[in-house]
Amino acid sequence: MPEGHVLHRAARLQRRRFGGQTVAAESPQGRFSAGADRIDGQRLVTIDANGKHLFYRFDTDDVLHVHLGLFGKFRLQRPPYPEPSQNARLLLSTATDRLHLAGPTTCEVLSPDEVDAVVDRLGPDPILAPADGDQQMIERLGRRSIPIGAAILDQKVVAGLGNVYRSELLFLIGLHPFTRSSTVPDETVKELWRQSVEQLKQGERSGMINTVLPSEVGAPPGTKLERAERLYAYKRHGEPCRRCGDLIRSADIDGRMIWWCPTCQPADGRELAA
DNA sequence: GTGTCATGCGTAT
DNA sequence: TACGCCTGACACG
Repeated sequence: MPEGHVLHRAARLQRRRFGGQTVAAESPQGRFSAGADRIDGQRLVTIDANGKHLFYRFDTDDVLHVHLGLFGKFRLQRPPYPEPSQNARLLLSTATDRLHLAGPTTCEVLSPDEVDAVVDRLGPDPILAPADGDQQMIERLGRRSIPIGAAILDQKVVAGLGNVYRSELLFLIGLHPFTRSSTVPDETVKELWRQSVEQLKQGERSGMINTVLPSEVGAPPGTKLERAERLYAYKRHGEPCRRCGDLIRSADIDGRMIWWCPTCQPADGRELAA
């Protein structure tokens, strides 16, 4: 269940094992047999991520495009390789490493032009951190009149945020999730971008989402926090805010829950209805 | 064993 | 706004 940091981390770890290698490809499940046949025996040049998308670039110019969706999972395996699960969409193997992919929303072979079309639909990726990322966000948010909590899940606004980061980032910048996107001050959007870059890069390094500072839960700096201590707002409905003690609230936006602290993220009365 | 839910997204209505 | 797709973990009996 991946947000952008997971995909960039996967790209980095997989690149280390498969970059420059000739790979064998098969689709035990059968749903990607034609694509697997196409890349089987080809040399995988590199792997890169943009938002929640992964691109495997072969020296034939074919590009394998993977999007995990809500359920997709990678497993990196070493010999002796276990029996692949029945639902494995794709196995990519060398003599020393195997990538096992199950449950992706997207697994397809694209041309470079088709890859460009996918990337063109994405907003700035905080891990790639383009210098004008904040300006792109300011422009894209200004055109929308929806709750900021909905806007930042839109991958055209910013690419890579998911349901955990949206609650956590809005908490970190003290912004109420139902604030109308077009009324968020530029300075606040810049702070949102800055925090997105910092938090997703940290998540990519650690492999987990941990927005809480150890000092705020009474632990020494550098402590690895327990799972239950790592977040300020996400899935904490009714629990006390780690900063002010007020009770965390939640609401549904377009079918997905969002959590916030009513004191740390105050309403000013102009919010859109929940 | 069964049912529910989840860090996502595209399409139809 | 609703539904479909994809899988695994966990709660419950």
